[in-house]
Amino acid sequence: MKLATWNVNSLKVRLPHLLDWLAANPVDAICLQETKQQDADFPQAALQTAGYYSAFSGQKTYNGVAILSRTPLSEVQYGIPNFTDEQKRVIAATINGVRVVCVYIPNGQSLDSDKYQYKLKWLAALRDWLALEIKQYPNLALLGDYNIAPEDRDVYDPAGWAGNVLVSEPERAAFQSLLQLGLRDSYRLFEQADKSYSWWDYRMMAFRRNMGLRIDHVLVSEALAERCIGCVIDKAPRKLERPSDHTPVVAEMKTD
DNA sequence: ATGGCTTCATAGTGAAGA
Repeated sequence: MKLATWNVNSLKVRLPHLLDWLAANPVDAICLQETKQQDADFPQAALQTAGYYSAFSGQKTYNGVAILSRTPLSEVQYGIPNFTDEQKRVIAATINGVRVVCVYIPNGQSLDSDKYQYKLKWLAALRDWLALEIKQYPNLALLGDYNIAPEDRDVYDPAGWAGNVLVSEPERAAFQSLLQLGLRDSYRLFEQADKSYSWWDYRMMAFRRNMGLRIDHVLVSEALAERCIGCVIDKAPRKLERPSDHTPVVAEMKTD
């Protein structure tokens, strides 16, 4: 079973890239972030034609998440239960016995911003909910754009980024608190090349110079980690014309 | 160097992303 995540930065603009990528990489399910589309505009028919069922939670202009799956999705959950949030950042569904949780974690903007406080509160609510969810669903995967680079090796210039949003100590502590639930960073279960990133700024030719961050992650529960046989970042779509600034991350699980 | 790029929005002195 292959599970993927991709912040597409506008599904409307990126739909051709997504369809091409799914044709070349027929994953079992993919989590999308920053669809930036109201539900009425979601390209359900085109994705169905490509072989994918979909569940989605969108809004105008900002945010928006979706899960696509080759098999039907059940027990679809929108948002974090008991956490009021206007912003569409969470959708979860059960796929072949695996609880798939798709998140677009807030960016935070800067450490002195209200958005940073919102990010930390949001992460605490996510952790509290997942603590319950993991008990109910031992096979759980948390995929998405975390907007957190967990360690300095996930940052192209750790000294330059020190103290900045995406790498600050409270954000990294929140990431660790997710691991403390029993989740594992599937990417780090395997040998990986140095300087591996999942996002590069559009400016300053950052991709060509590999000035990136690893902020898109696939975390897996212990039961899934035992079945996990690989995790890769696919840089190919970042090289296309008019790319998303993020690239897909794909984890593969052995089916017993 | 607070810009550099891209998106959606509106026609701004843009806003937000990361």
